[in-house]
Amino acid sequence: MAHDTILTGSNISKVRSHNLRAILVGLLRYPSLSRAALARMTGLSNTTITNLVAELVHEGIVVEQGVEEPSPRRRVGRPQMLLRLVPEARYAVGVSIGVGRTRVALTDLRATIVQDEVWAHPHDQPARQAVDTITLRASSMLKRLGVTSRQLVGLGVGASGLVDPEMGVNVYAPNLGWRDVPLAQWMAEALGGLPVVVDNNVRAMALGEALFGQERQPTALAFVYGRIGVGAGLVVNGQIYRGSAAGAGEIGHTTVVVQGGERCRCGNAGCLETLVSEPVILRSAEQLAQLEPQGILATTLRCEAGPTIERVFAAARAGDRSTMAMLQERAMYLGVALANLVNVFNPERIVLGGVFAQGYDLFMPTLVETVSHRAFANLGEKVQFQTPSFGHLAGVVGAAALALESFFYQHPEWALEVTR
Amino acid sequence: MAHDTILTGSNISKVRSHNLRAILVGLLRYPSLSRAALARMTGLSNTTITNLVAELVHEGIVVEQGVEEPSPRRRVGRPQMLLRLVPEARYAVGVSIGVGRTRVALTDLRATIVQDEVWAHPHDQPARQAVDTITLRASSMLKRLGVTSRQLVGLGVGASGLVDPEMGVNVYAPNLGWRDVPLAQWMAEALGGLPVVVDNNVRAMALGEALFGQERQPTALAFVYGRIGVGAGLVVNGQIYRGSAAGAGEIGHTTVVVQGGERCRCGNAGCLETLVSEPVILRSAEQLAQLEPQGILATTLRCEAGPTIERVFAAARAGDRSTMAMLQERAMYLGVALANLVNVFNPERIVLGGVFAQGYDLFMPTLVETVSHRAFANLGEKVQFQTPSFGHLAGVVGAAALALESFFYQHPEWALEVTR
DNA sequence: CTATTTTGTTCGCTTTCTTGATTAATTAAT
DNA sequence: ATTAATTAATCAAGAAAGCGAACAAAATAG
Repeated sequence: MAHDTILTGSNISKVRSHNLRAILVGLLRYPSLSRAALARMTGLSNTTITNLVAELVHEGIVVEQGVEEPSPRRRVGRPQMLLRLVPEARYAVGVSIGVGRTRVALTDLRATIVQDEVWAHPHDQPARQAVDTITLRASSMLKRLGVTSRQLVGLGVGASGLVDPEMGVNVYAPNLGWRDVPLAQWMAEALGGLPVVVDNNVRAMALGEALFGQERQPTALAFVYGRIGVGAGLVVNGQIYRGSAAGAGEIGHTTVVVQGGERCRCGNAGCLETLVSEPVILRSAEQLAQLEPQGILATTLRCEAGPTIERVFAAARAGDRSTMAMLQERAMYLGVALANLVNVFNPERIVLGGVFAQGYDLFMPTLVETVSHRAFANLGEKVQFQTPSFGHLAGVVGAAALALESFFYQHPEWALEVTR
Repeated sequence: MAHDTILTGSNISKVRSHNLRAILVGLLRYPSLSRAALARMTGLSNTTITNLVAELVHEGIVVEQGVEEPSPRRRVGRPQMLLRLVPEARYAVGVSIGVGRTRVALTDLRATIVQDEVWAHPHDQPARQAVDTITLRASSMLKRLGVTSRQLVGLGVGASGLVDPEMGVNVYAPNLGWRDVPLAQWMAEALGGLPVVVDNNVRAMALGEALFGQERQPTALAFVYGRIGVGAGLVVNGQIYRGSAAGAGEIGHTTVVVQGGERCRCGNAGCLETLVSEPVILRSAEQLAQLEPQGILATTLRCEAGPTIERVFAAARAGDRSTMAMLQERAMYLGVALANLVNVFNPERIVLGGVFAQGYDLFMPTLVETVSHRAFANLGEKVQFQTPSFGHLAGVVGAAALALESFFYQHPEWALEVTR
């Protein structure tokens, strides 16, 4: 039965919270709206909108912005009093736990980062210690900024590996060396019972992009992230789609080469991960550099600074033919996998993060061509590609989005209700 | 904006319909429930349940079945009065428009078929004529059975090809030779304004299986249908998932052979359809039969009666090695595609319909092995395979399910409201 | 300066669910 | 056999929410 929304009864107070959320989401999507516009949008009466808005204004979440500018469109009648969401009325904390890095950020209601900090952590740091560092840094950041628990909607955690969001447990994270870490419980305890939402980091990124990205909200979005492995977070109608066993979006193990592919760490052969992840690209690049010790690639790898992967991309951009060809081949394989993703999931947009964002310009031509060619009919041409709206902050913003999502969309009893 | 459920305001009367639906869905899923059990399940008060049930009883949709049997579990207290859905209180019409066949059926509220009829239609029959035949036959069936429009919840149509459910239009059906046929409008006009829901036939089958199949309701289900082409219908939480451009589940065009595959009618090469559809299997079988004119396959094809594809399967069952090997190879390719489906969509169950159901026993061993081997981690082992609960009636039952779904789950103003 | 239009508010009404008391029907214990 | 305990279902009173109608506010059009 799980928590079947259809079997759960409704009542008047739920109607009220739903309507409050409708108003808030409307004000989240549009920069400003009048009460009349809200009434038209929601189908509620003017009376109801007046009453609910009064409460939101009282809470400081909404503010009257002043009267509408006179415009040629509006002809007669009393001008609208425009309402605006006050982003800094509440805050969310986002925590992104990556492979060697942890990042914590405070964001406002629009998921705009107020402050953030990053630090490296040792590769085999015990989970408990990592969590203690996080909670310590988070609470000192909150104290420093003078954010009280009353102003916080919650804390979201995006962690790599297999995560159980119901339990708030990081079930298995090989890259971190963790197993069954009760992240939500530990963090909530350390932070005085703050609501904590935990999910996989790529899924969090996908949610952040879908809800708070620059483009309009998509009906279906895939956030494809490549680094050590390759995975996708899927969002449908503003909600994370996890599949029946939290396995949705595991495209890193799409079989791209049916016969005689390279062995993958998952046990199979010919997986996408064996063809396009960061380590694999680096390995190929090294081989190419050895073949041409005086080539652009080899010299760039020797002389330039910065992350190795960036140097490989730089060499391709500088005109190294063999590197370019190697990357185009990778892009073709990624394209085959994404065409399959398109045929199954049919997203409106695909966001490419991680290495794919770093080498976006290099991958795109071949990728777009492969996808529009291999996907069914014109599905491949309809899908839009983009880089993450929040760049390398996609992780924390996504994590914060987990908390913001339950504030705006899910949670029936939120901060507002407490005060009444 | 489309029809964003979050932006739509709610009110008390919607609460009431929601609660009525919660009760109905509960009674749909369990053979019988007491008022007290319904109260616990929905979280509503006993009083509310009493009132709402009274209405449903008054409408004849629910009936008191008698007092609970004394059991060791129940110890003290007044025994529960068990309530039961009356399936024959309302009916739905399902229309399945296949390649050379149309089937119409009347079902009750549990999607059990009361009566059905099939007929063949000429391959290039004009759409208008086909629709006229359908509505004529449907209304004469209704008249014959004495079903009034008051007792009907609606009519569902499952049609092959690309369908726009919002508009009720069959946009493009190459197998039928149709383009932009306004099925919903034509049928509603001919049937006195009966609510008509139109969708793709495989999606309808998936819905029928998910809502009314023998197994418990899955969180995510894929119905894979193979005949001329191969496609999948996806259902998530009891709702059809269509993707952003109605392209979700087009697995027939999964690229299985990356380099040098056979050309597909979609323009690409190496698509799943070029490897496992009915025509392709028949073609391979003919080639095998020519190689061994005295083999089991060749003689079976010559002598036996029935559809050719069945004779191919019969030959394999009778021990024809080369046919068996050929089918196993097909199963392997299907397995690769389904493993990718599992990695992206992660369904709880995969239902195999069409040719895959006919040759289920022959495909399964290789298929299961390939999927559990190639899908990520243990995702492939977790997924359950099955044949359609409604066999060759999956099409009509699914079509009826389209109408029943809007009765049970969607439609805010349903037959009930009219009488109050 | 008046009519018109659109926005926003106040008041009384209707609808629905809930709480708490009450009745009903059974088992367990004295 | 009688009483207490327990669970199921109903009744009566009350609370909460949204709605429609009337009204006030603030602009334009003529």
